[in-house]
Amino acid sequence: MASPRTVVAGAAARKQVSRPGRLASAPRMGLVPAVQRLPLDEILIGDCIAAMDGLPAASVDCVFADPPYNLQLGEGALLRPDQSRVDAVDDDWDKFSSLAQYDSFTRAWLTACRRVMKPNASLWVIGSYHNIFRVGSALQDLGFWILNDIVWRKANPMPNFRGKRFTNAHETLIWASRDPSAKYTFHYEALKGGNEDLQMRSDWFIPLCTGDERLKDAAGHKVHPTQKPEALLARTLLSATNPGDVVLDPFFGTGTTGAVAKRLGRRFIGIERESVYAAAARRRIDAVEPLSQATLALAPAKRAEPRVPFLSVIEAGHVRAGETLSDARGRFKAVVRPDGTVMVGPVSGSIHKIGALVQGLPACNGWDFWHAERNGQRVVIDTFRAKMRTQMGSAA
Amino acid sequence: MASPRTVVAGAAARKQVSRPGRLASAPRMGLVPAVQRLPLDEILIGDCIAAMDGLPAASVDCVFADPPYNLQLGEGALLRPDQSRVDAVDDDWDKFSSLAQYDSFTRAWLTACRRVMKPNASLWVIGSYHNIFRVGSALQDLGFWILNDIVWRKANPMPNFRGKRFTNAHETLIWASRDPSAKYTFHYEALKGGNEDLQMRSDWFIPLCTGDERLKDAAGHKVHPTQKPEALLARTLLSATNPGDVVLDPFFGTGTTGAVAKRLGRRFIGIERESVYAAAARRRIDAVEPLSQATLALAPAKRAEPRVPFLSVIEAGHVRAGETLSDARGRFKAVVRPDGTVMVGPVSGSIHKIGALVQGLPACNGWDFWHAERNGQRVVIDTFRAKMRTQMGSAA
DNA sequence: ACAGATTCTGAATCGTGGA
DNA sequence: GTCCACGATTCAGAATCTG
Repeated sequence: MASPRTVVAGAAARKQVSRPGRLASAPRMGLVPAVQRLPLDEILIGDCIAAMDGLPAASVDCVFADPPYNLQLGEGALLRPDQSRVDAVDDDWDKFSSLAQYDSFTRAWLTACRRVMKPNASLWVIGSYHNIFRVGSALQDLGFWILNDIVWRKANPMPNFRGKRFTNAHETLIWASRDPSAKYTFHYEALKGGNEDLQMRSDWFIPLCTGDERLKDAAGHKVHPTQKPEALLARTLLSATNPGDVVLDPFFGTGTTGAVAKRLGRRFIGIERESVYAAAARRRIDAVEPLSQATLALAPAKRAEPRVPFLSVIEAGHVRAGETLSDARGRFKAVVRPDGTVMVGPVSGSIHKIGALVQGLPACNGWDFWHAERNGQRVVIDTFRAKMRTQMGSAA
Repeated sequence: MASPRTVVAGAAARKQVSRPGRLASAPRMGLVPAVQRLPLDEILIGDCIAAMDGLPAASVDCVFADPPYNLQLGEGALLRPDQSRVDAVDDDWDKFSSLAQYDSFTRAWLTACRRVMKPNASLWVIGSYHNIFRVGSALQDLGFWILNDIVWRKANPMPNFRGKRFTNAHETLIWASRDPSAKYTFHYEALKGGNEDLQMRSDWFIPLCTGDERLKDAAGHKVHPTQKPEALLARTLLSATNPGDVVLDPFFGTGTTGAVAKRLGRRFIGIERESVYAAAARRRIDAVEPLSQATLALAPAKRAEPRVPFLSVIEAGHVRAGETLSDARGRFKAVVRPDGTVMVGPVSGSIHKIGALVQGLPACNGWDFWHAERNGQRVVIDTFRAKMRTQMGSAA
């Protein structure tokens, strides 16, 4: 439950912003005590540290945080070459009296995040050079384990009007697990497939949030000064969460995390101090149409494929006991034994171990190394495993 | 003068490595007392903190530092999929017992740098996510003023062999002035001219240091595990120093900073703990031919066409997740998934892989094969990629 | 000599599950 | 907790080898 200083969006206005049929009213586990029930797909209004302290420990799968950047802008307004005024971030929530105060704030919210994270959860934080070094250091000090730093390269950054520095054309995200030993979620195969079969790199090229996506008020002014593009959130959530996972955003703002989570079939918990932002977020999220389950299902990771013992390949008759296997060029030979091991001279062992042995290597994937002769052609034995998996597929 | 624990490269071997006609014997200011004379274009061998403490205060115009990254690699060797062994950085100079020890080392050398920097000097530090947050925080704590963080995007990074993270495809440089009020050097116009009249951005695309540029010993092994590309140093020195300026590099290694400084008509002071590296640096720098004053201009960088992942096309909204693609004649259909893969029946994969699959071909260019319907017309998806490339402009 | 094929390598915090 | 078997995993560019 939320702490006394925290209310669910939007308190008095709850009837408008929190629909009766929302998912939060259907907790996934009926046995969870009421006091521990997660406010799923809800927006808590209040201080994020107090709100997180009111959540049960080890309850969320992922955190996405876009904290204040502590920009420390000068007093005077920045003018463009045409003398128009740059609409800078000068809100009170970005005012800190010192680096020490910012550090202490950073440690406090990161500590609160760490408590509510499941052991295998991971956390994303976005920032610029003003604050990201403080955040990264705090993360490491608190025991988080950095997995990557990711560079969001902006397609259309604001130019440096004074010509005094390089165009600040990127922001940095840190992706970290709760502990060095955590078994975090990472959809390697899916990301690779979406990148034309190349590994996804640590530098992402994504446009700013503009146009229809940018929330505007009645007067046409942007509702929030630092609204992030949905594409950025989509890539983070697709890579590091599963459908149904709970994503916590302690600096919810206008709810990009919630909108993307809903669209991608994830659950969210948002925390936001300003009720104006929370109300805008609620309206925005309510209008989001989730993608169908079928569209959403991620490409199965290779390692999730059913394990086929080499013995089963023999039992199925694809390879015969007593048959001789060789490598691709026919330099090495091994005899298949009925128990699923192979034999070279007096030595026998698994297809992997013997493959490594004959090559003098520390390790070897025997499935890709050994070949059988079929119709005068050498056929890699992984072919037989693939055949068996196809047959198993319909059952699984 | 250098401290007692510091010797000029290479001490006994000075006759070979330090030529009589070297620039160091002609200080620019005759009034500087002998004891305060700068060891210009020399390499000091020894601990960098002691060596810097032996230099006069406020005497250098720029610092470039490539400190140990504190990688904290695990015990076991990392093997590639082909079982070859990755030649990791496991040198003693990158071993620190704790984060606290690394922090104290970082503060010490940064403090020493700050003392020898002229009031308007600026400093560059390069690092990876392992150390850059410690460095950035220390910089801010010591009173430096961060001007930019720069991302060095590697053209040819090492892949992530285990498929457990994003390919670590960049390193970060921090550019900072000694004080918030410093009037630092920045050659805005020159950089813009070399960038087709667009402001130089904070993300730089530069290949690794390989080939003839990479120093090798007699056995053909790399002399230094982390030699930086000269292109990287050239861009930093061209942007933030003037000809004749003094550049200090406290972690000189094999002297990339010195080689580039000499070529670009800057003076250097190198400090290096390992005499083997220092000797290699001396030989390398002696072979460098300086450019004529007239030639000192920024060469426009060549750029390949930027690669656009299909996922980015979806993120940009040109194609919608859940939408159906077809081939030119409408014989085959595939559904777009939010992660950038496409799906035919139960099978999913990249646009290329699935294009090949449905046609029964070994390969297929998905960009030319798949079409989306727009206004009753089939539009090949390469159209959307071309659109995005126009927007990306010089961003490759 | 030259084109094409093959090999090599780069700052790396790089596994999982059962006994 | 530890130990061990199993087995999954790479991209671009340059260097080197082959025909």
